[in-house]
Amino acid sequence: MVKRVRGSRTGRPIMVLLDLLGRRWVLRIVWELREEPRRFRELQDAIGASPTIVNSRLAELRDARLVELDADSGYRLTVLGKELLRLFLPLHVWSEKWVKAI
Amino acid sequence: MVKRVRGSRTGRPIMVLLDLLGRRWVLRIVWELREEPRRFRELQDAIGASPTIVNSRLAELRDARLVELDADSGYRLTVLGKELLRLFLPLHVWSEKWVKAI
DNA sequence: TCCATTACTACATTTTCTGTAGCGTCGGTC
DNA sequence: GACCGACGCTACAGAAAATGTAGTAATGGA
Repeated sequence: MVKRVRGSRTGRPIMVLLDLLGRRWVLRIVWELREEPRRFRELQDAIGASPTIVNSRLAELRDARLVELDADSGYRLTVLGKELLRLFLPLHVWSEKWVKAI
Repeated sequence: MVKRVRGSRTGRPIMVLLDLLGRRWVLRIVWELREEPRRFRELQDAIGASPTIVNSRLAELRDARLVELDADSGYRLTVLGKELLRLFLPLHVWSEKWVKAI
């Protein structure tokens, strides 16, 4: 299920993960889903990317079991996706400090 | 100093940060520098990217004050870079769990 | 002077992303 | 049962980014 992709030639979990998260829009999509589910177009408008790439990133995130589509509410984080997001939340605070330093 | 780039149209710190980290090879480079400094070519070989892109990503990371070049030892994380890395370390453990789930 | 090491650049080719238009399905409403 | 809007998603040409390979320029030691 884990695809042989891009930078992750070793197959080590951390590399596969960094490879996935390092793709354009992936972090941003996870971030946009942090509070509530979003519809495809809503998500697309929020991040400002083309539908083509939004769709392919969503497909990758669904493959990775981080995002799922609920027919009633839209795209949302899975349990795994929420765990990952929790690891990322400290970035929010840290980014404020970082911006002041640069 | 913060460039107007790609997805970060708002200029909100978290968006600027997610935009930077979401570029190909950036997370990987930070990860490769987690333990000790690395020479340009060493880094390039480790991640398997072209020198062109390694160089431009390093330039971005240096602009962002996350990485610096020490003539004696090579590229290394700055204090800010180490702080950021610390936020990322939990990913390592989590990625093992994640891979088992997919 | 020669050679190795270093960071880095040039550039043609390949891959990826964008922007825009539109498709197909489904659930109403008249 | 024909129309409409919302929905997820696809097609495709043009633009942008990354690759792969070769090479430049600076530095330091023999």
